[in-house]
Amino acid sequence: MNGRSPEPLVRNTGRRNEATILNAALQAFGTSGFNGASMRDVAKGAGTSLSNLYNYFPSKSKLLAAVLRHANGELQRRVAHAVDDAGNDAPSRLREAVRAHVGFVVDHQVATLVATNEVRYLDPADRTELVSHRDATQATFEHIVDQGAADGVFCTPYPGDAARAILGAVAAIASWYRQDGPLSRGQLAEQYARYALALLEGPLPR
Amino acid sequence: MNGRSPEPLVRNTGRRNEATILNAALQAFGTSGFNGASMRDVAKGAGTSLSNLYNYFPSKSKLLAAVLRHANGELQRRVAHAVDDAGNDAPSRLREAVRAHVGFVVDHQVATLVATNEVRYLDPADRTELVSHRDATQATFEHIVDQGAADGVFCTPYPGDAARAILGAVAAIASWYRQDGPLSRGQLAEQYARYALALLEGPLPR
DNA sequence: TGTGTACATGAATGGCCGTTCTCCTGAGCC
DNA sequence: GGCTCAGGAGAACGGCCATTCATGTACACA
Repeated sequence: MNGRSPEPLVRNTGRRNEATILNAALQAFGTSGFNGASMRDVAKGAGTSLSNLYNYFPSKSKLLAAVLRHANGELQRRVAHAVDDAGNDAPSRLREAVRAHVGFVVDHQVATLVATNEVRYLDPADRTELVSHRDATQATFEHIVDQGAADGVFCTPYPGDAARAILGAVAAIASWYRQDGPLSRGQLAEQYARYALALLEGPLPR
Repeated sequence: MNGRSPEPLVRNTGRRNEATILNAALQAFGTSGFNGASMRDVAKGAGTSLSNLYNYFPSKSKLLAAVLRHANGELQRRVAHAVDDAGNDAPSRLREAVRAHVGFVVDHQVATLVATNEVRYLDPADRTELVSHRDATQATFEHIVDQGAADGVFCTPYPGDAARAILGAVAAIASWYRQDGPLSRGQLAEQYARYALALLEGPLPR
């Protein structure tokens, strides 16, 4: 049951070909990097003409910004829902947040890689906006860590950087995970949830 | 005592300007990415002429390969020495390995970023070589984890991916650490060594 | 003194890139 | 029918890029 067809990141936007173009751009930027991929590549991938791209996005850089906004939004949505559905104690909340994050990384490996590697190519204004959105997601994790530290369930002497460490490990999954490898999506999420709790010196199941 | 002048990654190679060129290339690739940086940028950074670069390296791609070989070599050397100088038990060995790795990331942030983000732009042969070198460094960590698991000191039920998780967290430091921030190099290394031991569910000091 | 070799340079060359321009089509609406 | 407007296409333009070429200097060494 491992062979899910790779769900596109962007589904529907109201404009006829926008989603197709965004997904093609994601693929192109993921394969060759922002500077390595040309607008011609994106057009080819989207099955449209080079000039038509400019009917949707005013520049290559704004196209990247749009792709990253969709990726970030989807991640933020998944993590937020997971935390909302979890219990009130920090360990369960952290567990569900990590599981959701790992799920996103596995479902959208390319988007994760592009989001971490290509942000720097945005113009300053877009970069600032995107970084602040990313920081908001990170803050979700930091608040949970703070809560657990305050409650005394996370005993690490270094709670300040723990969220960053956890998120770094999770994001790195995107650079080695293979869908046809030995680990299922669920097993991987389970493992990393435990890694996170252990790193925080929190309560471990079993 | 935090303001160390950034030691260049490459020090001396026997050819007159090779080190200068390699360090300039590292800087250029780090700032703009492999495809975003031009050979003209590298030449300017090295204070030499565009065409002279080709007296040292046959192509831009081989130049990147040389940069990455130096970065990887330095990391591997530091980790190997640290492990050699450590005790024989897995926890001390892991602790020293992590401390050395964090030290490298802090001392050579740009090299770490380039090494993780730009490997994919090498031609296949160089990429294969570089990846196998990187895997060798990773294997050092994996062996320590295996040793600790066999000895019963690392109790994590998932020792198989733990090294990857730790290395992912450590590499991510390069994308947020600031020399003038609140954490010294040594404190950071200490923190991450503890994170690593905790993640493995190993013995914790104090 | 002559010869090879390492290092260095400025000027091409051919190609691709982002972007723009001009034009075309078809659907919705008066 | 006539108008608008979103969506679409091909051809061009100016610019930058990796690489090569022709040429020059200076030093080692026979």
